[in-house]
Amino acid sequence: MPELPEVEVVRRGLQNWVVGRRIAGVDVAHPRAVRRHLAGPSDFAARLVGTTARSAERRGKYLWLPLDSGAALVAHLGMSGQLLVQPSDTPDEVHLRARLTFADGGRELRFVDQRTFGGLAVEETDPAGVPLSVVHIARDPLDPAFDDDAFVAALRGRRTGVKRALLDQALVSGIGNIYADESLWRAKVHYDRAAASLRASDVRRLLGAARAVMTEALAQGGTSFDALYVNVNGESGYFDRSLDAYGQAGEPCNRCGALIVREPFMNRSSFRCPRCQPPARHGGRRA
DNA sequence: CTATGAACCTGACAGC
DNA sequence: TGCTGTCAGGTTCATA
Repeated sequence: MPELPEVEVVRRGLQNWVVGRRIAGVDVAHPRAVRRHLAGPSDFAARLVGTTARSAERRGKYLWLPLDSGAALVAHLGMSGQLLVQPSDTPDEVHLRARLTFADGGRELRFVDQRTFGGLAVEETDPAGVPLSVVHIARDPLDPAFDDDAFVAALRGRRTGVKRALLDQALVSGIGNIYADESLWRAKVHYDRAAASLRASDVRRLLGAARAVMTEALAQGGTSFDALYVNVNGESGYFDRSLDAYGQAGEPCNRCGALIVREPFMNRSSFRCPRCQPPARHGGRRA
């Protein structure tokens, strides 16, 4: 779920509430939450106790806290993960999977995850400080070091549909089903248009649209349809009110008035305006 | 390399 | 009330 804006909201919360505090205790309530930590829950806990996070980092949808031990606590929220900063007397959440307590006795950090697609792990980092499980993830469009020219060339070199390419976290990270559809709507591109058929100017327009929509969503605290996507204090963002395509099937297009349609795509859904984003006549995937 | 589909989970909702 | 089927913001692996 959470895509770049929602994960960035969480990162800022961690920066604010967790960085600089020494970890005193770790409780893993559900071993699946640390399945990526191959040495197991007790090793996971042992590598955290006594350490302090130096900062809160993010690349795409991955979060990590560089620790003063040299390792990093990596978190991925999957489809339903939350990181909550809670007073210790707050009753346990139904889907509480792990809890970190701190030496200062203040609020604890809880990993709550209904569907358990997310998880935590303590990992080594590469010389640049990037955790090993994140090294294969491309930079995201809001990263100052994102290389626009390289992205334009790489996307146009893909022999696949443009939305597939946008969702490939090894090509560009942070974009999921919501922001892919919103970016394509803004750029007036059909999701199945062959990536290789796009002009460089089309790709730049698409990239600009992705940046704009994610920046606007971030300013509104992210997109949240229910209580599943919240910041570390449990508050929802409200960008869902600003969506032009995603989830808008049957609603009039905010640009031309045609009714937005939903179509099956990659075992999920794509939303588009049939008039602004028509199927390409000869620019389709098979062209 | 690309393309599907399935798997991993729980819960909400629609329809009968 | 309860059953069945469908759907959900993601990632990864197996099979063509």
